[in-house]
Amino acid sequence: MVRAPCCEKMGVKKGPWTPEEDRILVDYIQRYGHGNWRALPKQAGLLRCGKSCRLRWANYLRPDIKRGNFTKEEEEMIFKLHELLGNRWSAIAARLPGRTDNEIKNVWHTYLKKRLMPNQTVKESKKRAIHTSEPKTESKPIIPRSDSGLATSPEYSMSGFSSSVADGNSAATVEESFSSEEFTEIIDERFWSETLSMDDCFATTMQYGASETPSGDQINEPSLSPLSSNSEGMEFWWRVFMEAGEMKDLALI
DNA sequence: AACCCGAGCAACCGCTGTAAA
DNA sequence: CTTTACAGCGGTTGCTCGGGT
Repeated sequence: MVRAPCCEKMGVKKGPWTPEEDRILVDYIQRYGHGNWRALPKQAGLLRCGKSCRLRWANYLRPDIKRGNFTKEEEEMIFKLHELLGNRWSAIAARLPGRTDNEIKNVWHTYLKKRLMPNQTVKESKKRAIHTSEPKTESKPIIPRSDSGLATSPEYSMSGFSSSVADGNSAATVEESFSSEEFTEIIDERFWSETLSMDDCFATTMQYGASETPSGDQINEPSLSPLSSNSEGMEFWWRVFMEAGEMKDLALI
């Protein structure tokens, strides 16, 4: 009707990419860009579907991709971000320059996740000899996703959030300051918005000093409300995150 | 040397939100 | 407003390779 039929399965190659295919794809994108993924393989002379081309480019061929092992700092960053964001790999990847969501997802499932398991094997520990904190059980994301229906799910209610910040002494006061519905709305508007980038958080931290926290008193300041203006709201969340996951470590990286 | 098993990772699948006609 | 394709995301699969027996 409106557009041409979706990518025909007939005659489309699948499986691992050959160096020649990689070269063709890179050459084409460098020359013409990738405005239309669906049309790209045909125009470039590749027997692949556009989706496959996009994935190959995004996960492997992009020039800004950082290859090689993850550094300890990157791994700690993933731990912190996963604690905050859950399995939102693209959001996590956005905070790790040069790393793809697929790569982070793979690393998480094959290795990092196991570090959270208390009964990890000696073999695994030896294989990846990276000093880390105490093993802890896998936690649910602090931030519920509004677009997946989880926001209204009981397991992603405020109880999950408050338990995550229970390490600090401000958990009770934070929980009392707004309802779960408000929390969901606030998170949607303030956190998931593009304005709440890690850079913003870093900037706020630099402004107030990362060494100030943890301090529950400051979260209770009237001016530091999740409902306040954008920058103040971000500051609020930043402080909550600091309490929840010692995010100040991230600011120092 | 041969086999087995598990880790690592590239790639695919299916779903969802959005844009276009 | 409806229909359909596109783009992106997260989950999963399956192949490869290295270490252990």
